[in-house]
Amino acid sequence: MTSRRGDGNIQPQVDRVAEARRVLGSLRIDRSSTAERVADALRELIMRGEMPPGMPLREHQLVELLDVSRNTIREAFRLLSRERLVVHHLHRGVAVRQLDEDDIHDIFRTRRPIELMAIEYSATAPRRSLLELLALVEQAEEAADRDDWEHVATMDIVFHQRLVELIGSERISAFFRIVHTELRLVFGIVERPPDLFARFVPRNRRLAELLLAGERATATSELEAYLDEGERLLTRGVRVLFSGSDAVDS
Amino acid sequence: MTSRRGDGNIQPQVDRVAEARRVLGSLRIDRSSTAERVADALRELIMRGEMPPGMPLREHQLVELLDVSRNTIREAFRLLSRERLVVHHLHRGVAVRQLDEDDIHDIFRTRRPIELMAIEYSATAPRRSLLELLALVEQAEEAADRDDWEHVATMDIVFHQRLVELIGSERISAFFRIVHTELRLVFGIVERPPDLFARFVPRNRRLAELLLAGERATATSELEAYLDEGERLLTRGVRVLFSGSDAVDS
DNA sequence: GACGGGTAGTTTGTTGAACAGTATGGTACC
DNA sequence: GGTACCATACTGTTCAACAAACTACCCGTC
Repeated sequence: MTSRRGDGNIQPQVDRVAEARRVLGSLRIDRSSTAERVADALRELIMRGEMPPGMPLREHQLVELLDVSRNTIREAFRLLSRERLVVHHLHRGVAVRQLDEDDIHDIFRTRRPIELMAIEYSATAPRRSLLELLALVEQAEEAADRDDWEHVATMDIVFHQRLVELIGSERISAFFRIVHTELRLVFGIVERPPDLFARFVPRNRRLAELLLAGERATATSELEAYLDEGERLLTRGVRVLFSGSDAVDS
Repeated sequence: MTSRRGDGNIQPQVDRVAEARRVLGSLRIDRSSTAERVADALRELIMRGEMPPGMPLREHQLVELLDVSRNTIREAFRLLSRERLVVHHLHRGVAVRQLDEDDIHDIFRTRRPIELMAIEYSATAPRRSLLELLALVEQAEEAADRDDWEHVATMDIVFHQRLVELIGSERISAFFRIVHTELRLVFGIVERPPDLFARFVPRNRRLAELLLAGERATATSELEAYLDEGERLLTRGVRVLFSGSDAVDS
């Protein structure tokens, strides 16, 4: 790390590396397999709600549609089922994941203990992380002002993802990314009033402020209220939806 | 659900169903794909430590060894990578997962908040579940008496799995099964004195007894001591191991 | 001797075709 | 109404082939 040349030429090696990093940093080469890109495309469709839950994904159909081989499609299916976006039944193929009331209950039963514990961990988190939470809330508020509920929903999820990341466990964070993806699936399905997510924004603001103030006991009850309300609203949302459709699971 | 025949022939339908269930209940038909069975076989080998961490799994080699097609092997690889037993690198294939010191640290950073929260949830858990924890400890003690350290390790993991299941979240339970599998991977690698797991047994006993007594504050500190000791011992175990080998990740 | 370049061999990624086995829906029959 | 049979659609699995990427090795150059 020390310069081995004359004074007129300080750290040429490091300079060149830094230069290269600066120039090449922007360009990003696609290093993904076809199966991954197929999975990306399908993920996009599923998350946007273009493919209704329960809809079977036929291999042959996708082969013609995407112009890739059957094996590649099947590999993409495996990737998606790892994220629980589709379910796989032997000899019956895969279908878009369909969450029922029990799933929502379990999702919140998952969020509750972990997010509550994240509040405890906020005690030792760097102040910068807590300020970032507040910044996310402000982004959500701006989005709400211009009626961009899609973005409000995204910010809500990112907020709680960041909250969980305060724990500092890479595994828990990755696990929560999947749980939050499932939650997004529900968002896409649910019959929702446009202000569904608007109700969460002020709660998140209060939560962020309480964490910054170090008032974790109050933050805990605020979070519990948030989760209770969220579960209630979403459960009601899917309940009006499940009138004549059947569930697919595993 | 009601009998539609005469009185001499009460609920013949139900009787026949019950009879059939009794007779057929014992026999279990193999409803798994070839890929799953291949994955099972490989999982067994990996968990038993037969395949050292970092060892590359060549498709062609396994095709000849197991007499299945390459595609099926690849499908099995996907299943295993979902459980994080192998890692997959594009164009480089898969290799047996190799955990380093950071992984162990992260595993315990994962266990700590969730298991601590499980203690809180033990307050509302049925007494039967807590008694089952105690029964598991007794099994471990018996195994320790006959120097069956393999089984002691298993019982330790099952104990903590059951503890986490007190939370009642199917997703958290499934997540922890994977984390515990990773932990087993470490067990298989680590240079361990035979009494490594023996030290955990009395701790687990105390833990179970404290939970039954409802003394959760004390149980919390007991669990923290257990986790601190576990992390310390395992970290030391892998540290003596990593002298000249290289890590594979992602 | 370190470095870069070419080259051959190995391994993976992907395709396409084929066949067997399983689910599904319908129709005829009792 | 229930059962058996049949045709169809789709999945699970195998096999052969080729392109692309990685690895290792040799070789000449500085």
